[in-house]
Amino acid sequence: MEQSETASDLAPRKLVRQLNFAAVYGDPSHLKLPPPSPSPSPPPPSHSPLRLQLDLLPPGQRPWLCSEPQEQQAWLYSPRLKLVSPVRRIPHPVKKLPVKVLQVAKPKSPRSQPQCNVELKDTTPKKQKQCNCKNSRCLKLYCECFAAGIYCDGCNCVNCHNNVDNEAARQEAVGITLERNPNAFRPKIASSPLERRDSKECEIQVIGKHNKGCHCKKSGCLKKYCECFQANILCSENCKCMDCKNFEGSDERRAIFHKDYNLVHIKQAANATISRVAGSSGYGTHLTPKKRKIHEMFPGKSAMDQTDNITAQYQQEIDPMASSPSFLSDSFVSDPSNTRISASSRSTYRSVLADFFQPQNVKNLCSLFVVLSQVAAKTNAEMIGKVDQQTKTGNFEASVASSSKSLQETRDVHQLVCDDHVNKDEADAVDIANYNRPLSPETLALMCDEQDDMIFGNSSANGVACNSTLQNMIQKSSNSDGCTDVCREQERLILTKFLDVLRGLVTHGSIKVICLGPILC
DNA sequence: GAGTTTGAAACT
DNA sequence: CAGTTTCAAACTC
Repeated sequence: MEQSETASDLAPRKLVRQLNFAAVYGDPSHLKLPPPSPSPSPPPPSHSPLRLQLDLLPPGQRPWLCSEPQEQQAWLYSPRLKLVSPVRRIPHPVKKLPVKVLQVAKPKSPRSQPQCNVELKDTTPKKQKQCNCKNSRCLKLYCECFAAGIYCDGCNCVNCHNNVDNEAARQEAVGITLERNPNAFRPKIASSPLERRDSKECEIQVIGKHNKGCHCKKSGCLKKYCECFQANILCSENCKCMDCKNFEGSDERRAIFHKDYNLVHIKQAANATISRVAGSSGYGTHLTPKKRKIHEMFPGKSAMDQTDNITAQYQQEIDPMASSPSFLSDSFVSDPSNTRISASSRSTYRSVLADFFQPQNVKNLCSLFVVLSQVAAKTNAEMIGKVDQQTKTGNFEASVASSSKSLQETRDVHQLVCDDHVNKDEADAVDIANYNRPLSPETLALMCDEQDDMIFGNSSANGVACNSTLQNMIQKSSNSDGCTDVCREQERLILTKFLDVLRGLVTHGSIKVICLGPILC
């Protein structure tokens, strides 16, 4: 009875007897037979000779394969053979795929994909998930097994047709599904093999993007209803979700990974309070595409301002306590989109040197470069003067000796400056505005940056002014006699010092990594 | 374990 | 293509 009803009930208006996967997945002619591998071959096909064909397909073109290593069956949608055939998968006791691979390889069924912070740690192969379909006969994408391209096996489904006994009906259903959506059995998550491990969130996150995007409305994309969340990826611009909280930097998302629901509840309460005061519901239901570009996030702000914002938030990331006021302001805003904007621009990357290398260090370093440049310029100018004078008098040897002495003096100063680490007062004492001496463009650029920071601060307008000044100085520099020697000496000093600094950083970083181990939880 | 909620898939 | 219905998983109690 079931048999007769299935074909007719599910019969498409246009039956697809032979699925043209070449049209769907492109010309498979590029699929070459791989050279014989010296490594042990996978087990021979037990049911279908088509089994081998699976290995001819690149991973991206066999999304119907579920990677879970226990015995399973998988559809064989071979572009080459234009067939739709189930393949019973052979248990492979040796091959244990990492879970992250499972996530990538298993196409649909993000719902069965493990959540990073919980199941990812368990790399033990799990039993195939069992569906509980009642009305779909396991022949629609509602059925996880069908969607994953595997036979139902030991499921709790009712009136299941996703099995060998109902092969005809199943093939028709596959045809219907593919006709409706040629990509129905392709992975929903376009993920890369890379992963990011966030040391703060104890989180392994597959870098990927939902091809279609989710359309969540109420879950905030922070429940497994959301396919993105379930696949452990951030919502992307493909999503059309509302009130999304599954974005990088989301406090709610972080709280979930931390199992720290108190934070969320406290913030929600505070947010509600603020919303009431502000006369806002606090629950906007407008569409809020994620991962906006910066210029979309900060309308009306200059690029420099945006950079400042990001920089400030990055600094906040490094030292949250240093910006405690914004802790409230960036999270307890009445407009949820603002929350996203504020939080999503934050970087979650944290260098091992984050606590070691402070902004003040950079400032001091720049000051040091300025001092070195001026010292080199001054010394070189004196040296050139002496050389000219001595050359005129014909005392060549004295000229050479003087040059060597001046050079040594320059290096002594350099050493002195380096040893003293050039404190802030020293740097502030430098007359940075005095750029009459010829300087190399590179040095000028460095000095200009320093000037920008120390005198004007970072703003786009000042940046323009600086660029103008820089151009004038470069012109002066290139027009001045003796520029080459001065520039060379300045650059030598600066680069030498910079090299020392970098070496120190590398050493410190290496020590820290060795001491702390890999950046894990 | 029953009932509810949710969002993708299917349908109109 | 938008709106509605169906469906099964996720979730709550």
